[in-house]
Amino acid sequence: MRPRISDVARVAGVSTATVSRALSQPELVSEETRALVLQAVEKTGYRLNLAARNLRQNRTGGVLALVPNLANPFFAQILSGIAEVLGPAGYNLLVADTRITDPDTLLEYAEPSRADGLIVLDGGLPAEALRRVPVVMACEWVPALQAPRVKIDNRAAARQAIAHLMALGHRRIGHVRGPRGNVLAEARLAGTREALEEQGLCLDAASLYPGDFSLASGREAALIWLRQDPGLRPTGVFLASDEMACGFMGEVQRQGIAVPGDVSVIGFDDIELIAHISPPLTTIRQPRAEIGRLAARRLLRSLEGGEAACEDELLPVELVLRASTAVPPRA
Amino acid sequence: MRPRISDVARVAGVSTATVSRALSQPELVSEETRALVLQAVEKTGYRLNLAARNLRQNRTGGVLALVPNLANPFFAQILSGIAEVLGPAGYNLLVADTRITDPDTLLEYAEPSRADGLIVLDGGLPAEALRRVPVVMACEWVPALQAPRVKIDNRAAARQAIAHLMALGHRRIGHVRGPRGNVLAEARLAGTREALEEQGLCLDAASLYPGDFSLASGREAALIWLRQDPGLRPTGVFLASDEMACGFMGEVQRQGIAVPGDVSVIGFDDIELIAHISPPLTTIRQPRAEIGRLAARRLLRSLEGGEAACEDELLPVELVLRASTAVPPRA
DNA sequence: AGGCTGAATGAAATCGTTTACATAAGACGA
DNA sequence: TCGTCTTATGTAAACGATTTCATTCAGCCT
Repeated sequence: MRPRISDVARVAGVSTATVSRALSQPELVSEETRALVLQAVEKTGYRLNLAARNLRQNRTGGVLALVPNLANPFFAQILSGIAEVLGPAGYNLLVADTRITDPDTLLEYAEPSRADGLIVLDGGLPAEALRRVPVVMACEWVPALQAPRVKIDNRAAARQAIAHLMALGHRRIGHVRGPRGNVLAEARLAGTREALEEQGLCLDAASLYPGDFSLASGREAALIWLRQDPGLRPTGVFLASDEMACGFMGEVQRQGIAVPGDVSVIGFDDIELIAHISPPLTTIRQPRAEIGRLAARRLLRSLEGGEAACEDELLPVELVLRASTAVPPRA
Repeated sequence: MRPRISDVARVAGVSTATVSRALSQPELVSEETRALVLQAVEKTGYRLNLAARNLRQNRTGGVLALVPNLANPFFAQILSGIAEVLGPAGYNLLVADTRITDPDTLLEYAEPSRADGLIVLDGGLPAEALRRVPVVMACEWVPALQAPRVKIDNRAAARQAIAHLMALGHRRIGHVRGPRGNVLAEARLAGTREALEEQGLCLDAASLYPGDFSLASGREAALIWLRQDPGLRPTGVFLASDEMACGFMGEVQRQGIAVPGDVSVIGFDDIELIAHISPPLTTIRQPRAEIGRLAARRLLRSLEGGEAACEDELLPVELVLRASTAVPPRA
C-alpha cells in the first residue's frame, strides 16, 4: 500500500498537520521538525496524493489548451511555449483537439473541476462554453468572449506583405485567403484589401482565391492561377499561411513556372520548413513559441492574482525576406 | 456556491448514494428515481466534482504522453491519434515535453496520482522513472523497459528504401543517419547496412553522414555531399527523416544540382508537406495517427483489463514513390 | 508576578464523491 | 405461510490531504 501522510506523521512522531506544513509551508515549522519530517518521508517513500490535495484546495493543478488541430505543427510550437511556462509553475498541461472532441465533451472539459484555466487557440468555439473558468485566448480568438488575447496584428502584417510586393513593383497582386469565418483569415484579407486600396488598386474577385490554410488548398489555388490568362493574372501572390504557400509554389513549379521569376510568392507564419525548400519562402514571421509563453504567463496571473486587466497583448511580426519574391516579370 | 451531490439529493428527495448511482450506474436505480434525479440535476445545475471522484476511486482519469519535442509535427500527429481514442474513453490527455521538463519534475509526472497511465514517445528516458504506472511505448522505446511497444519495423523499412534505390540502378548509396543512441536511428542505419551488404556493397564512412533528424542537419549533410568528388559521391541518398531530406534537397538544388537528375533522394516518415514541394519526395510512410491510436488502445486495455500481454505491435510501412528518385546519372 | 505576544504544534473538521453494508419490500417456490 | 432471493434504497465510512481553531510554551514588558 502507498504510504499516506499519517504514516509519515507516525514515523516522524508528529501530527499530520505538521507533516503537511513541513512539506508545503516549510517556514511554519521549526528546523528540527522539518528535518525529522523529511527523513520520515524518505524512509517511508511517501508521495503526495494530488487528488486529495486538489479536492481540499478546490483546484486541479491543470491548464487545458483547446487546439483546433493537434496534428498541425503550427499549434505544436505554441503548445511548446505554453508547456515551457506551465511546468515550472506547477501546472499540468492538458490538451484537447476541438475538432476531434465532440461538443458535449468539450463543455465538460471547460470546467473548474477539470482544469483551473483555459488557453483557447480556436476562434470557432461557442463563447458560452468558456465562461466557467479563467480563459486566455492565443492567436485566434472568440469574438464574443471577453478575455485577454495574445496575438499579432494580423491586419497590419498583411499590409506589410502587400507593401513588400508593391515595393518590388508588382501591380497585379493576388491573395489566397484562409477559411471563411476564421478571425485570422478575415483580418489578413482585410489588411490585404486596405493596403491595395491605399495605392489605388483593388482586390478583384479573380485575384482572390479560396483556401483553408492547408497545403491542398494552396495547390488548388495554384491550379486556378495556372488556368488564368498569363497577361492578366497576378504576378505576386500573398497566401494567408505558409502551408498554402508551399502547396502553391510546389504546384506551379511542377508546371514549369519559375518562382520568383514568373511569380512572386509570400506566405504567413514562418514555419521552419519553408526556409529549407527551393527557393526559400519569403514570409511574415509570427513568434509562435513566444505567443504560447505569453498566453501561459497571462493565464497564470489570472489564476494567482485574481482578476487581471483584460487588455490584448499584441506581439510584433517580422517580414522575413527570402528568395521567393522578386521584381515582376516584364510583360 | 457550486451545488453538490447532496443538494441534488435534497431536491430529488433521495439519498446521495442514489444520486451517485443514478448518474454513474443508471441500471441500479428504478426508472422513476432516475428521472427524478436527472430533473434535480437539471434544476440545480449540478456538475460532478472530478477531484472528489478521483480521490475516492483512486484514479486520475488522465493519461500522460511524454514527447521528446512538442514542437515537432511528427509527434503532433501521433498525439492527435492518441487524443482521438482517449477522449471517447473518458480519459484526459496530458502532455509533457521531455526536453523542456526537468528530470525531477518528470519523475513526479510519471506517478499514479498524476496519471493513470503513460504513453512514452521518447526512447531516451530512464527506465526506472517509468515503472510506477502502466506504460505503452510508441515509435521510440526505452530498451531497458519491459512494456508493450507500438512501432514499425524500422530495419525492414530502411532495407526497403535501399532496395528501391538499388532497383533503380544506384550503386553508390549514401545514408544520413539520425542522432547517435536513438533507437530509431540505429535501427534504420542497421537496415541500410544490411541491405547494402546483401548485394555485396558496403556503407563506407564517406557515404554515412551525421544527422539528428532536423532540417538543419539535412542541410549540413548536403554541404558535405556537395564538397565530395562528383565521380565518387553517392548518386542516391537515403535520409532517416523527411525533415532532413527536405533540408538536403533544398540545399543541393540551390547549388544547381538537379533532383532526381543528379542525385536521388529518399526520406522517411511521409510528413504531409513533402508531397507538395518540388519535386515531391519519395519516402517511407509511417502511419503516425494509427500508431497513436493503437498505443492509446493498448494502454486502455492495460488500464481496464489489468495486465495485458507485453507483445510488440508492428505496423506496416509503405514505400511512397514520388519524383525525387530516378535512375542514376550516366558517369 | 501577571499578562501579553508570537511561534510551534496538535485535534478534528472539511473538501465532494463512491461504495460496503444494512434495510425494506415484493416476488417466488416449496 | 414461511423462508429466500432480488431489487431499490439509505446510512455512514471511507478516500488523503489541508486548514481552522485551540493549546502549549517560552520570552518579554510593565
